[in-house]
Amino acid sequence: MTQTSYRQIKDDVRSKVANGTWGLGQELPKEQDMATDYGCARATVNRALRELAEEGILERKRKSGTRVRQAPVRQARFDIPLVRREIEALGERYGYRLLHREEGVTPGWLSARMRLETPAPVLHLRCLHFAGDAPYQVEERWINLDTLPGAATADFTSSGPNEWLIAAIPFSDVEISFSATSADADLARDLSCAVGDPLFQGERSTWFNGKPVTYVRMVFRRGHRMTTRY
Amino acid sequence: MTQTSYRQIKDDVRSKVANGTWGLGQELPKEQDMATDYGCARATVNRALRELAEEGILERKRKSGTRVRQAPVRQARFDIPLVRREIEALGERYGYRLLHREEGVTPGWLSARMRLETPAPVLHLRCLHFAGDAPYQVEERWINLDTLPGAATADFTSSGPNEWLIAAIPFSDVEISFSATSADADLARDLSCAVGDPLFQGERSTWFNGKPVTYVRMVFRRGHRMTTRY
DNA sequence: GCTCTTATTATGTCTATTCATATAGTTGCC
DNA sequence: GGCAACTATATGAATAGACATAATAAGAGC
Repeated sequence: MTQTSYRQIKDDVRSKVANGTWGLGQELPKEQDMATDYGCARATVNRALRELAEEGILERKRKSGTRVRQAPVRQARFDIPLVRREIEALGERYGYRLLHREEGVTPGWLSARMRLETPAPVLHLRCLHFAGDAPYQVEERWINLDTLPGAATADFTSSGPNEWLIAAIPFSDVEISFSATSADADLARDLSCAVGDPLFQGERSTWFNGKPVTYVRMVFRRGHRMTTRY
Repeated sequence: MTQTSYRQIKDDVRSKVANGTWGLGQELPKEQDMATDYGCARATVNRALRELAEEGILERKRKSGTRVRQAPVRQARFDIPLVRREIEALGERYGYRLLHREEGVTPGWLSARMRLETPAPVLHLRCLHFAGDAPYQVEERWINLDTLPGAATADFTSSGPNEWLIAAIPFSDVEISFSATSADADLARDLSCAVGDPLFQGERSTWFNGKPVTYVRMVFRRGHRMTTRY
C-alpha cells in the first residue's frame, strides 16, 4: 500500500506517546509538517490527531498547536447493552419473570429523579432476569403513564419492559449512574444472596422532549463487575 | 452562514431519530442524496453520520446503507479524572494522607490481576484522599518494582502515587472495572462509615508494553455515584 | 511599563474528486 | 434447487485546495 492511512498515523502517534518519545505536555509538530513527513495530505493527519484528541490522549488548540495531555482525563467507555444481550453474550440462556405490577403515583424521591414538578401516575414493575437458572438482575422500573398511557395495558408477563419501551417511544435525554447498595430482604430473596451483601446497581432516567418517560433501577447479582479495556 | 456544517446535520439527524421521524431499524437516505438535500458535499454528510454511528445511534454497513440502531447498545462515556481534579471540581479543598507503606512480593490474587507468571517485588501503598475535611476515597495501590524500581525511593508522604506515576511512566494498556464491596474494619475507620456499609469501588490495572506497571483499588466514600448524561 | 489593535498562524471545516472495499443482488452453471 | 462467479453500489478513505476561526505574538500609541 502506497497511501498513508490515518490509522497508521494514529498508531504511530499513540506508540510515540506510549513509549515516551513524546512526553507529557510536549508539543507535537504541526499538522502540515507531519503531513509532509508521512507523505500524505494534511486532512489525513488532521483526522488522526483529532480522533486521538477525542480519545483524551492529545490536547489541541488553534494557533497554539497540539500537545500530549498532561493529566489523562481519559474517558472510559462502557457498553450498556440490553440485559438479554448481556446474558446471551455470556453464553447463558436468558430467562425472565415478572415479580410485581402495580399502578400508583410517583413518590417524592421518584419525582425528584424524574425532575417532575407534581406527582404523576406511574406503572411500577419489578422483574427478574435470569442467566441460566441463576438470578442475574433485579429490574425495578417506573413508567410515566402521562407520557406513555399505553403501558397500562401492555403485557409484561413474558418479556421485559425494556423491549416494549424501545419499540414504544424514542428518547432524547438519558442519565445513567452507577453506585453500590446493600441487599435488603427482598433483594436477598430475589437474587439468592444474604441480607446486607454489597450489590452493584445502575440507575437510568430517560426523557423525551423534556417529558420524563421512565426510571429504572437495575441491581445486579453479587460480585458483578462492569469492565472496560483500552 | 451559507455553508452547511456537519454539526447541523448531526443535530438534525439526531432529532429526527429522537422524535421518531426515523424509527428504529429504519434505513436513512444514502449519503449522496442527503448531501444534495442539505446542499453540501458528501464528505460533510459522511462525517456527521460517521460520528453518530460512533456514538451508537446509527449503524452503517457498506453497500447496505445506514440505519437507526435497533438495540441501543449505547455506550456511556465516563470521565475518569484524577481524584484531585474530581474533588476540586466539586468545589472542595483537596487533601491527601499516606496511611501505609510496605514493600513485598505480589500475593497470588494480585499476580492474577497483573497477569504475572511469577511473583514480582511490589511497593504497596494505602492512601486517603480528602474532600474538605471528610474522607473521599481510599486508594490502595501496588507498584511493580521490576518495572519501576524508582518507586522504592520516591516520596509519597505529601502527594499521591498517581501524580508520581503519570510523570514516571507512560502506559499502553489499561483495564478498568467497577463493582460494589462492603466496608471492612479498616475501610470503615478510614472512610468514617459503619462496618458492612456498601461501597462503590473501582479497580485499574495498567501495563506498559506488556509489562505490568501498577494495580490500584479505589474505594469511594459511602453514597458515591458515577454519573453520565447524554 | 501598559493597553489596545493588528497581523500571523495552527487548527477547524468544507468542497470536489478519486479510488478502495465490502457486500447485496444477479447471473449463469451444474 | 443449490452454489460459485460477477456486477453494481453505498460507505470508507485519501487528496488538494480554499476559507474560517481562535489565539498568540507583534506592534502602535500612550
